[in-house]
Parts: sequence; C-alpha cells; structure tokens
Amino acid sequence: MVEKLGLRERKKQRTRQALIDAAVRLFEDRGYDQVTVAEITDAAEVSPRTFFLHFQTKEDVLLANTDVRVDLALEAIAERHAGERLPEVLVRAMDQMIFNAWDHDLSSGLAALRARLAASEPALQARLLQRYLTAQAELAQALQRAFPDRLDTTTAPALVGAMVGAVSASAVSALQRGDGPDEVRNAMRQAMALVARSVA
Amino acid sequence: MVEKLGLRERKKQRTRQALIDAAVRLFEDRGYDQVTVAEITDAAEVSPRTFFLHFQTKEDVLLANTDVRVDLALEAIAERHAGERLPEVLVRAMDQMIFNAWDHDLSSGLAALRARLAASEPALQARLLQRYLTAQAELAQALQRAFPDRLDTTTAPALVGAMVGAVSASAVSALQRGDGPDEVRNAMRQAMALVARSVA
DNA sequence: TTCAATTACTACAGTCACTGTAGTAATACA
DNA sequence: TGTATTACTACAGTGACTGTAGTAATTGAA
Repeated sequence: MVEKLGLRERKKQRTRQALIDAAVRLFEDRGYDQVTVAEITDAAEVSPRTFFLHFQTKEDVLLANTDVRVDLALEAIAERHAGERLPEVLVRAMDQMIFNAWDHDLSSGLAALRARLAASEPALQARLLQRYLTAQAELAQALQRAFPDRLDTTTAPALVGAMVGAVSASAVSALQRGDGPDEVRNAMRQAMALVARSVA
Repeated sequence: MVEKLGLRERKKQRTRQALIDAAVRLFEDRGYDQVTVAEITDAAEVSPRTFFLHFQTKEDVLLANTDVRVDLALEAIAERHAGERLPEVLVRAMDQMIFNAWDHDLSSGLAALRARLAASEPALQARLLQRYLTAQAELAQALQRAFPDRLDTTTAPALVGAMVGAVSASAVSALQRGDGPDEVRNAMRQAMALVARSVA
C-alpha cells in the first residue's frame, strides 16, 4: 500500500490534487456550470491544457477516485467468505462499494458534493450513470467467476444491473423528496434486500 | 389520435423531421462524431440555430420519440387488466416500452441506429442512460398509484430501477459479445423474468 | 379583407469545452 | 555527465451551444 513514488510522479499527483481541490472549492462556492475549466486551472496555478492531461472531461474531476470504490467491490467478491452464498456476497460487495468508500471520502467532502451536483447538473448525472454501467460489467464478470455453477453470461449482468439499478433509483427518489443521509441510506439498503431476495 | 394541426405547426414538424432524417442519414454514412450539427442543418436546409430550437443537444436528435415509449408503458400500467398482479403488470409495461415500440420504429431504422451508436459513442450512451432514469421516476409513480397497498415510496422506485437496470445490463452485455437481435431479445426477457420473480 | 399578435426561423457574435502540436525544463536513468 | 523521458506550457483551432435582434409567414379577430 505504501508505494515508493519517484519525484516526478509525486509532482504529478500534487498538481492533480491541486486541480481537484480547486474544482471542489469553486464548485461549492458558485455551482458547477458557473465555473469554467480556465478558472479551475487559474486557481490551481497550472495551464488550462494541463487539466485535460489529468481528466478527460470537466465532469471527471468530480469522479476522481471512483475506481477505488469499484476495486473494493471486486475485492469483496474475490474474498468470498467460507460458506457465503450468492446473495450475501452480492450485498457485501455493494455495501463495500457504497458505504465503506462513502465514509472514507465523506471527510474530503467530495462524495457529498458529487451527490448534490449530480442531482442538479444533467451533464454530471449522465457521466455518473455511465460510470456505473462500466462498473457493472466488471462486477458481473467477477461475480460469475465466483459462482460459475450458479450464474451464466446472461444472469450475471442482469443480477448486477438489477442491484445497481434498484439502489440508484431508490437513492435518487429519496434525495428528491429531501430525505436526510440516514433515510437515503436506509432506502438503499432496502433496495439491496429486495433484489437479494430474488436470488435467495 | 388524428390531431388537427395548423399550417404553422405542420411546417414545424416538417423541419423537425427533416433534421432527424438528415441526421440519421449522415450518421449512418459517416458515424456520429464525424458529422457536425452544421452539416445536418445544411442537409436539412435550415439554419444552424434552428437545430437547437428543436433539440437541446446534438444527441437528442437520436432520442426523438422516446417519450412515446414511456407513454406506452404508463398506459400499460394504467390499463391494468382484471385480476392482474404486480409482476404481470410490470412485465407487460416493460414489454410495451421495449418491444412494441421497437417493432414500431425499427422500420425507420432510428432505434437500430441508436442502439448501434450508443454502444460506441459515450456521449450518446450517457444521455440515453439519463433518459432512462427520468423515465424510471414516472414509471415508479404510476406503478405505486396502481398498487398503493403493495408498494410504498421506497419499494416502487427500487423495483422499477431493478427492472430497468437488469434489462439494460443484459442488453449491453449481449450486444457486447456480438449477439444478434433475437439473442438480445431473449436476454432482456430473461432479465425481466428474474426481477419479476423477486416480487412474486 | 385588414390589421395586429404570435412565432418559426435566420443572421451574427460570442462563450467554453476540448484537441493537436511543438517547444521547454525538470526528472530519470545509464 | 550525457541522453531519454515526460509533465507541463503556449498557441491556434474546432465545434457544440447560447443570446439577441430582426424578418416573414401564420393566426385570429375586427
């Protein structure tokens, strides 16, 4: 976990983090589309071009570190506990992905800001959904490897899709009616349980 | 169904259709991002500005008429047959939305082109997913109205989300491994059945 | 038929996300 | 110490999308 990075790489990570920090601060102040990429790079004291060397799109600066979440879920599937059955593994993987990582970067405020902006900013919402879709494919593959006798190439994606779809939809609907974090959390867990039942 | 439209409105629909036709033709010829909006408007013989009076984004020209699909599903839910239970209604609504409308505009080639381009074009894929999400909210609301004793404000979105998520994921995965239309269709139906089981 | 209100469309100028390219200076490595 | 790599910059450009003001056709009423 303690990577020995060269000086060059450390500098690169520093500018990357500076861009993220600047973006988060400006977005919180003024809202997503009231901030230009040029303003972010100004605040981070780098050239505008540099932004796009680190992030493919303006939205992606808010999706930083989402890979980590997916990796957590993949690990959770791979580390299948003794005697654990399909629904349990699936729920544990989703739990890792959503709540463990949630707690982790709630401190940085990135996840909270992302959720808030995704609700109001269509471009960001669309990009986030797309990220979910690619994550789904990875999860489905891992899950099928873990349960080769139980899942085929059709049911594995369907099952993961149902999970992610149910959890997302319940979260969105909870957020839209103004629920607080705890209620959103409960709604998501309830959705997970609903889908888990279909494979019990 | 036979709307009496004024001359002005008919002209408007004609330019709208001209834009769609021109876009589809050009996209099929050269691919999505090799065609500019300016070229579409040139082909349709209108000004570039006119395009954005009819469609919010370049992607939206390919999402034309998707409202109709959602409306079909909403009708299917409202016209709940005698003695029909939750899973049956849900499956029938999804069926209407996906396959009935599919057959309908397969002739125009729009649905087929959309599916093909959505697989390769991230921007379009993202927009399509977003459209699904908004449709989900409507479906969940309608479904809860139809089954007020069975569904609450948490389970209704979760259930619809699971359905849409499962069907989408299975379709994507089938398309990615190069399945033909029939196999994709089967995968989608199988996904629907999987989720329907969870509420049986 | 005539006049006034509405509106689909156009022309034009501008913003901003994003890209290609060529150059510079710091780091890495032999 | 010299050479290769590479993160970054400067610059010029493309293309999606917007705001605004004007024109001409449709509409509905006098």
